[in-house]
Amino acid sequence: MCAPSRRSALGGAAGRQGPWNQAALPARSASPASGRRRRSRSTGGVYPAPAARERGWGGPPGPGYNPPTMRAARFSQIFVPTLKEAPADAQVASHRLLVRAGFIRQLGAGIYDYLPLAKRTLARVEAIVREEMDAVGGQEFELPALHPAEIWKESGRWTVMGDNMFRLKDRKGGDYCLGMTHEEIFTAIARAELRSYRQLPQVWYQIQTKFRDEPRPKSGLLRVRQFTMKDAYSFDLDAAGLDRSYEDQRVAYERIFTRCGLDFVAVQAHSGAMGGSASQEFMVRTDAGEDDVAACPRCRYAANAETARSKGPLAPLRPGPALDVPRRFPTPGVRTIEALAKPPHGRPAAMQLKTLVYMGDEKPVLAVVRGDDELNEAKLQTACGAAVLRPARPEEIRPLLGADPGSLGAVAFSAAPVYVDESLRGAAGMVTGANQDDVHLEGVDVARDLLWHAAVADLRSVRAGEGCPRCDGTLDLFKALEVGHIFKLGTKYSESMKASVLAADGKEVPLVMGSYGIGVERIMAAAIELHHDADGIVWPMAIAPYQATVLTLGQEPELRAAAEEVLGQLERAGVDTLYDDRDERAGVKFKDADLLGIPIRVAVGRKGLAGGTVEWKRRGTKEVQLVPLGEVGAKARALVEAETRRP
RNA sequence: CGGGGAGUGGCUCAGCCUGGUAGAGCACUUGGUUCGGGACCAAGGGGUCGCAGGUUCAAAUCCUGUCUCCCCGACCA
Repeated sequence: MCAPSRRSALGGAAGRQGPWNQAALPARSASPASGRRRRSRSTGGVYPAPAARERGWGGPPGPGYNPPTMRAARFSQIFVPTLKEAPADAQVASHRLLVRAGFIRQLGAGIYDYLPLAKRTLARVEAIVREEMDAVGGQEFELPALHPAEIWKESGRWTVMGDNMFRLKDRKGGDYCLGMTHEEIFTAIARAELRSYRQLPQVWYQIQTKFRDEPRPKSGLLRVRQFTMKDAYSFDLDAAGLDRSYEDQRVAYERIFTRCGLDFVAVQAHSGAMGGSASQEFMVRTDAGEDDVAACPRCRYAANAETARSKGPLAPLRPGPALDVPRRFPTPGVRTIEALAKPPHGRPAAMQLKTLVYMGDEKPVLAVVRGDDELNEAKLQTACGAAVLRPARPEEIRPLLGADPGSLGAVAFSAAPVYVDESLRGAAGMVTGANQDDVHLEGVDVARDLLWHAAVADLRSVRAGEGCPRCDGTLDLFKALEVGHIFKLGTKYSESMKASVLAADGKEVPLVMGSYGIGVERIMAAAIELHHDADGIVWPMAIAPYQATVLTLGQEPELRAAAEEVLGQLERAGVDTLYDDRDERAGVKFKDADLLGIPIRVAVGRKGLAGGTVEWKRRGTKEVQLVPLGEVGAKARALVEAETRRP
């Protein structure tokens, strides 16, 4: 931040004595002809700058970088490779615009170069994250990305992570991996160093590069194989402590996303490979996202579709006649629910039981849902407790059940665990496969024929329009992008890795842990998905690479001089500024300014200058205001302060 | 992994079917005219046509293999 003494230099007086003053011109400018293609030099005098800064480099942001930097960057000198056309393979807005505006370039599938503009925005996001982590007592670490296999084997995740983990060998043949997340590593530190309940709680975090061998990288920065994550871990003595740490993080997350200009919802989530009892995801509503969220507009209920519940299917069950015992009937050639619903069979989907076979940790499990419902794999995974779940292959199904998919059923089948959706609890008169090709059963009574060996669980996917499980509202379903995820891990890792402390009563107890992640690049990309228009990005002030941009509309010396005056004011006001000093036509500068999305645009042109004004425009609005030259600094300062203030 | 598509100057693409001189627009360089919403004229520079084999007198083009990237389905910040 700028020094208080310099801030106080702000004010009306400064504006009237700048180098835009006519008398100063001849001495301060090169002749138009020779100055045309020359790098603009600082006019010196009023605001001398170190030589390095004069070349226009704002200075590299990095660890400890604390924007805003002083001294405007010069567009003619900095590396901002903008493009008129987007690469053909960019599908989503954030990807297109990040490439076009010169923020990123692709190195490989799901691997991106972050160019200087991106680095500036990412540094701002990180600064906000850091501030909010520190505010809840977080302590920053930086741990290795390269991990020996042993530590992942201890927790069991060397296997669980499967192909998602990048693995490599060292020269001696030892197994290593690139870190996907750091529960194991932080837990190892806690295990080695934490001895007493008196040292708790601890909240540790880092902002660090993660590697995940995503099966399908896509959508620019939304789904990549190398990315920056803020990951935090809390260590408490007991569940109550974890509740407090978790709540601290939840509040910090809300502040972080709000400050970064994101509209988001916190939703109930599926814990997946992370394990643990409870978790919430922070979701940004956008069609570029890959998650489905069910939310009730009436109450605050919101959940990832993987866990969302509802009052149940909208269409009522349509039972057929009840029978004392299921009866076989021939269904030649019938392989699908639809085929069985049509003549000559005419068993509507809502009368059928759909039976699916999965492999949970390579052991078969059966799931039964209503014919017109969809199985939610995440729910099945929760129900059966498997670490890895996949659909069974036909060649695995036939030996087990004696039929191919299309005629499968769970009646009297107990060779593998069977889970039945709870909506079917009282269903009778149902139709299902007979585990013999071309034969089905009718008159199936779920309670009588299935539940003696099967378990009831929530398995079906909710649909838009179904009743909210908490109130009388109806559920909305929309696409969303996950930008953060917080987990109550409990003792999963501390037990497997034996990380414990002595409690007040002298007993050894495992640490109770939480883990909390934020995708830094995803925040940047999500902000663009939310804030852009046909012309380019519309950055929220708090994470814009520059807060203001100054354009000269022409090469006249008086325009340059006036621009220098404005830049001086902005510098003294602590506003991070990009000066478009290029010898380009006005249209080019306007287009680039719109594309880059810098919040404040100050255009210095002949027209305005004749009246002692410059043109002030907020990116994302239409209105252009004429502002007296001397007031730009104060006006920008006020806006920047208002829009970057901590809530 | 399954299915679909694409690799030709920095970017967007044509040429391939029907083998014979590698093209356009944008970008870049030089000169000139322009100059308030991606200017115009002229002259230039820049491409092992992803890679490797094969067929042929001759391959960007046909054949085989391979690599890479993108999109659609199963995972996650």
